[in-house]
Amino acid sequence: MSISERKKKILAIVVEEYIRSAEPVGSKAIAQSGQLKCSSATIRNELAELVALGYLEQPHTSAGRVPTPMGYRMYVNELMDRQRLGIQETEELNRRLNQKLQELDATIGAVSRLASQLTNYPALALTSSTSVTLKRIDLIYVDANTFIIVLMLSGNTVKSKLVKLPVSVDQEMMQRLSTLFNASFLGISASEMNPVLIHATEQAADDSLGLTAVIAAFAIETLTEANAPSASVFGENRLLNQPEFRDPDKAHRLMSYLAGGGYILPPSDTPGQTGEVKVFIGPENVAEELKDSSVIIASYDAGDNTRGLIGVVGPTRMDYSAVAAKLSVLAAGLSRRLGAGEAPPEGMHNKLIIKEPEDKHE
Amino acid sequence: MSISERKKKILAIVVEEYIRSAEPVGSKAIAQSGQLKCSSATIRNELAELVALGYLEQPHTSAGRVPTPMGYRMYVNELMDRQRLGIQETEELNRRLNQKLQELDATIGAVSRLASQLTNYPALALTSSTSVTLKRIDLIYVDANTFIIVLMLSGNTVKSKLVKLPVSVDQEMMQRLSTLFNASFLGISASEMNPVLIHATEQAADDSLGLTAVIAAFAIETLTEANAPSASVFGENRLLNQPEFRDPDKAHRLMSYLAGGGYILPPSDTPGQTGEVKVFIGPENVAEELKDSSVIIASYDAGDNTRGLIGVVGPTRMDYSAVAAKLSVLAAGLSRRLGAGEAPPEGMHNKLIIKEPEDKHE
DNA sequence: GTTGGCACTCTCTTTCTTCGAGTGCTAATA
DNA sequence: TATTAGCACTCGAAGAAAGAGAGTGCCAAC
Repeated sequence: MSISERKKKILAIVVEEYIRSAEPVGSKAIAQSGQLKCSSATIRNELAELVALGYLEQPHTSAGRVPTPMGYRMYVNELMDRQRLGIQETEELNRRLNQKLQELDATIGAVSRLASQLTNYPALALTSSTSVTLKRIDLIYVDANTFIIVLMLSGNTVKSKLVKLPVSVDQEMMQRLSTLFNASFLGISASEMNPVLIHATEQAADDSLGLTAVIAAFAIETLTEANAPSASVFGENRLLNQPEFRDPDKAHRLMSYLAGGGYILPPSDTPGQTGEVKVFIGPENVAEELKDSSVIIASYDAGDNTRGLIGVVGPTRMDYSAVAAKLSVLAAGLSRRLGAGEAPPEGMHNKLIIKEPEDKHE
Repeated sequence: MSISERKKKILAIVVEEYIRSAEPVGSKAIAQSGQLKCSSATIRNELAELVALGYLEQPHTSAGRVPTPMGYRMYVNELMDRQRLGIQETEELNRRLNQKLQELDATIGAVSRLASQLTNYPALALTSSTSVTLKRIDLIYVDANTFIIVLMLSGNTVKSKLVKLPVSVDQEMMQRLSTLFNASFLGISASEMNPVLIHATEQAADDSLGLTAVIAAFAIETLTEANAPSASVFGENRLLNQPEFRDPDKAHRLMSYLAGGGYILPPSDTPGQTGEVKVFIGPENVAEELKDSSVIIASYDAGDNTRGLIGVVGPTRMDYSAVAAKLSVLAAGLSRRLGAGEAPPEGMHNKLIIKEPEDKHE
């Protein structure tokens, strides 16, 4: 069922005005906005119909109108003009991105912090569960009681750890272990590094000191950690800027939910390609705590077939357009730097595809 | 100037009752608490004097009394019974600590998170500015375009990074560089790794590819980062539990201050020995944003002459006794695991020394 | 020095009133 | 038929007034 152009126009004005002011929008204000050439009375009629259709609602009888989640959805899908950042802004953003990029872990933290700063909403960084494996193991002999384990993972990240032992080892033993590990432990998952394999390696290395176990434990732990979906959140406090979170209890609920880190995407909503931005409005979110908030998520290529997500949480009255644009650029920038190889074509970083979640019942 | 025992007793009751209830404490309530055998009228007289002395104040004429910062200070210094955690509780805490300990960086994050959980206040982890130097540099050759830099720092932490080059290098060159770096770059500070030294090394290594610069840059960056005092905060949202932060603006102010990460200790307040807990009450804090909050900080030995701090922030109406006890145990546990060597004597972990900040004017 | 008694003060809560924005409806108009 | 002007009505927000209650300070008695 489609609605008239004028209704769409009015809906867009209501949404934008409400996003700006956080106050219910009245017919008069719409008429005065000068974007329509009809009187407030006409607009009142239209508004009444938009309410009947479910796009708007009234907090109470004699208040202005406020968009419903369905209204926002319509706005996001069809009405809003996809903002593109100006060249200047894009460059500024990329510049800030450049400063931050060192190592994957630190990066995603830094980027979500950046996202939060830019949008003035709490931001979350998610890495979806992946299958990182070992690419290489090195053991560096420091002294008789000390060595360093260096693991290179398939994501091209490197993890290292210093190990101090109560017993002494010699370099030759380390050499042997290193060779064995590189032979047996590469390319397999953490769960495949089972006691049997470890024991076999131990035997083969003639290791009576338990080094094998130490190294394997570190490998398993590192892989498990790298594979686990992780979430980090920054800028929770920015929620308190929003009038809808002036109630400390409400704010607290959402903030602890976010701090808990268990953000779940609506089912079957695997993130799409880089630059694509998904918007989850209010009840579209699965988590109870998010039912009256919105989440905007962009996906980026973290290299090695891994995708990362970076998102922003806010009230349903969010500046979807601006946030989506910013996230899109951030994600593109991240992809370009972390991604597998093929640099996206120039200009791509500013493209913006907005998808709605798959299951949009409700 | 000393005050009578009874006044002290009353002050203690007021503080504790206020900590518990967050409401001004009246004379009647004190009398009824049964800890004193005199009437409310007598207590009223005493209260009036305590107000005159500056230990208590009245929000308004006909309200109960509330401790002033000076009152809290007196309480912390002399009145409160130093809580000791029960054996059971201590063990529980240590158990949780055990799970968390992997690597220094991750650890302090995890521990401050733990501190926040245990105390239900926001927690901060600080590493004071130290002078970490390089202890060792290794270069691992991966393939012609790729190598790994492994730095071992004086704190016995290890940092590594994968470097991809647009040009190819050979193993022999890496060997040469590695030797040179280990000869010239160990034990010096980041600022001493100046262009002159780098250039000299570059020359000596006959490096026309700029590898030297890359490695040096990573070394400098790593050291700078390791040396910089860093702060991380967890559980900001717990502030919203506290009635004194029901005002979202107030909460927001403090939370953004904390998120900013620039927590500064009162001047000359270098943290003391492990197990020692310092309490900064309201205006004793230097930061404007903390003038009506309290900070409790424990210091731990992070190994290699480095001290770390772990602290908790809350309203002045804080459960000093309980928080101090918990932090003390946490700090002791951390020291035991990270610290240089000499394990603290058994039982030490439960000892609690509370120091006031040096400059206590105001 | 301690106690009971009592008038007083001040905030918090509740209730009531007022104000105004915005609506829905009707009748007139293009 | 769509639009517009006009107007009575509704409902929340904000302010004022009144009442309740907790706690005090002080006085006189013990």
